[in-house]
Amino acid sequence: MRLGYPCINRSIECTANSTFRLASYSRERFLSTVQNNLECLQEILEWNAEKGFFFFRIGSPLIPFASHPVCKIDWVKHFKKDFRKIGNYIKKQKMRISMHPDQFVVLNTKEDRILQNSIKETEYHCKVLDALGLDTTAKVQLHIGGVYGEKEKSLQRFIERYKKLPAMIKKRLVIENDHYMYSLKDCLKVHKQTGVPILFDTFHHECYNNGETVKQGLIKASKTWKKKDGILMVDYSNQKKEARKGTHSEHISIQKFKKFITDTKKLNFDIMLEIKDKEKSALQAIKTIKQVRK
DNA sequence: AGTTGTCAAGCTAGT
DNA sequence: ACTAGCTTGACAACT
Repeated sequence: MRLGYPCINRSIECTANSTFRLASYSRERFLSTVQNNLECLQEILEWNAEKGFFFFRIGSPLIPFASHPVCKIDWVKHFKKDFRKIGNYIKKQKMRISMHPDQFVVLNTKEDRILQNSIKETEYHCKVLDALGLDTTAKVQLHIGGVYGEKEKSLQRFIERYKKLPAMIKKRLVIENDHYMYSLKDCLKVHKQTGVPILFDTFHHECYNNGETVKQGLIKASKTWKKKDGILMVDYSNQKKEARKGTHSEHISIQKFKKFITDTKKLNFDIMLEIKDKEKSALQAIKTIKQVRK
């Protein structure tokens, strides 16, 4: 079991998510930003290793505008050495990496323009993991997409779209249950017809499920991961009190977390902590894991 | 130097 | 009708 947090580390003065406005795009700006992001990524990973975090989600802005027509630079080639170096470090440390394209990526969209953009953007995420030289246990996670007032039809459209995706995406793509549109059960339906692994989000499952407990859901999801995919990835979060349903909490509730990992003690999976204060909560969580699991 | 509106891109439920 | 929320921040123009 590995533990991690997504995208940002607030403890160190370095971010791998620097970007800029499209209007100020230039070759120089692009290259210096990416250079900075890659250096910070390395720094964050080293910090993580020191603290005991061996799961990390790389933020989407790592290569700004990578899937936009404005970007004409072969960044994989240009930063080949840097990617290789970081990738080697990840492998040496036996770290797990994931990426999560943002909300604009909707594979089951009705519009061709959105579909094309979505494929390009997903492809970009996969290219980063390829450039790092990571195996197919490094994943790119997406939700099924929109409902458009006709859920079954929209779910089927995802399946059709999935089947036509290029192999470099298929080998990394996993789907995640969301908190109000597509539950674990819906994801399992897609899995049955496509073989796509299901990343299990415990918080989303609490918001929206079909009667399965978190543990039952987790077990079902874990069976969708084949050897080449690695062990199940889990997103873990808590509801923020007095906020609308689905809002992530500011801090982790260690009591709840302890209960969760105690309940699932016999199961093996990697946990991504989607808590607003990121590594702060993660540091507490890691202590808890050490107590419960040895 | 600090504050605030805005950023390439979508969709939904809550308010 | 509008907007918070999503994984969310960070940029850039303004005070």
